[in-house]
Amino acid sequence: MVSADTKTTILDAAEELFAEHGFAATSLRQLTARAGVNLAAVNYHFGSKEQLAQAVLARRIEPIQAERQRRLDALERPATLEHVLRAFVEPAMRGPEPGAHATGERPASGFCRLFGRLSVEQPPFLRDFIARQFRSMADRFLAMLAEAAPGADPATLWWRMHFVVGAMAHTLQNAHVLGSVSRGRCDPDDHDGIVEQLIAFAVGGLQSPAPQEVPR
Amino acid sequence: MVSADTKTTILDAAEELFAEHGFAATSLRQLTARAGVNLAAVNYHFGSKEQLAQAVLARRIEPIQAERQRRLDALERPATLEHVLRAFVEPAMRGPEPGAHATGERPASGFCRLFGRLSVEQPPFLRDFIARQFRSMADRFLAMLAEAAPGADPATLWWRMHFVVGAMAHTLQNAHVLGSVSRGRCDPDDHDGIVEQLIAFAVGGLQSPAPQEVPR
DNA sequence: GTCTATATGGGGATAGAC
DNA sequence: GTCTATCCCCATATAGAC
Repeated sequence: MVSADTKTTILDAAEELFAEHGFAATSLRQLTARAGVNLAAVNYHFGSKEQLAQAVLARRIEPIQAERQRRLDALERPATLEHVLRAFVEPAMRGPEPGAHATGERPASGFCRLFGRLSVEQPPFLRDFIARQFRSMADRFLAMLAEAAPGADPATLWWRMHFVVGAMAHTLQNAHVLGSVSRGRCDPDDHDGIVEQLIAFAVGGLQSPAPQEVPR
Repeated sequence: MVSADTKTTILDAAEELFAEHGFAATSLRQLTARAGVNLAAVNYHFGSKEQLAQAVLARRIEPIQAERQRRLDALERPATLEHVLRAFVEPAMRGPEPGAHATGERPASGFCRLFGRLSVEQPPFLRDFIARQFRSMADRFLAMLAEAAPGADPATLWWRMHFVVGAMAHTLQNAHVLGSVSRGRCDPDDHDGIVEQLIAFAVGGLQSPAPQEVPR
């Protein structure tokens, strides 16, 4: 395929722009100009700007969730914390493994930022969509974490999983900032290295003793 | 004071709405309607919507940064990881300690979400402002972390501090979501408990062995 | 300082020719 | 499927009376 079809071209441009500027701050005029397609094409192909946003997300999230399911299915039991965390983090940060999926593409770099942004921005019309995607997965991960950390308090596990999501989302969106803030000591383009950093951090965080009750 | 002045009223409303919907998605009409002030008042008092956003941020961030400085100054040496992390996290999540600051107010609950959102949304015109605020503090924290974790690789410390920021920001903005996703096992309103959860997690993450080099 | 009224521009969406 | 032209609304910002 030398040139992608209009629909894909729009999705690619939307992914980049939503990631860069957010949903509300991106206009369809900008978007279609960058994509090199006509303004009316968005409404023709997707119906509305909101539906476009859902399509942008769905295209990337569905393979990630499928990959997570696959990885959980393949875990040796009892699961270890590190393996459970890898099953959660790697599909989002590296995209689905080559050869194991339908779309045939690894996520564009723009998608990393998009995913990070939408994890936190959560525009109202996407709340349900996101909640549905996440909820279907969260219980399963929680159960695996509980297996890997027997005796742990469920509330603590939920919080820690939440923290991992936050660390991951922030990294997906802002890794490049750390490159300059750290004066080059961190390389925002070393994706594999970043995954390893996050996994090591998350394993340590999950193994940490639970906070003690604070006496008053 | 029975009724706040217009400027403060606007700042309060802006804080809530920017936190809830983001900067781009909040209109001055909404904002002034909620504040019960005239539409033109924003431009009269702040000059523009962008300058209003800066004022909203500055009002909260400056006391937080001042409190962080104060806490770092007061640390016993050599510093422990937990104390350094508390000096970083608590001012942002609980506001400045009562009695130690000028504004006299603890952050409104809306501000927590705002702070979380802006940590990740980073509208272009706020980038510099945010970078300046953060950079002035980052080096000092890094040095204290290095003292508390002697021998640690600086890049690893930078990444881990970055992860803590992400976990904190995500929590400030989305703690309420976890309440429902966890089916009530996590209480998003127990602010002190959340801080303890985050500190315990962060200490564990920072103590974790650094990721090994991956042979190819 | 606060209001009304308005200037000016851009937004999403669509009708209808091709 | 793709285009042009346009509808209609809402945005920010300001002018000028009070």
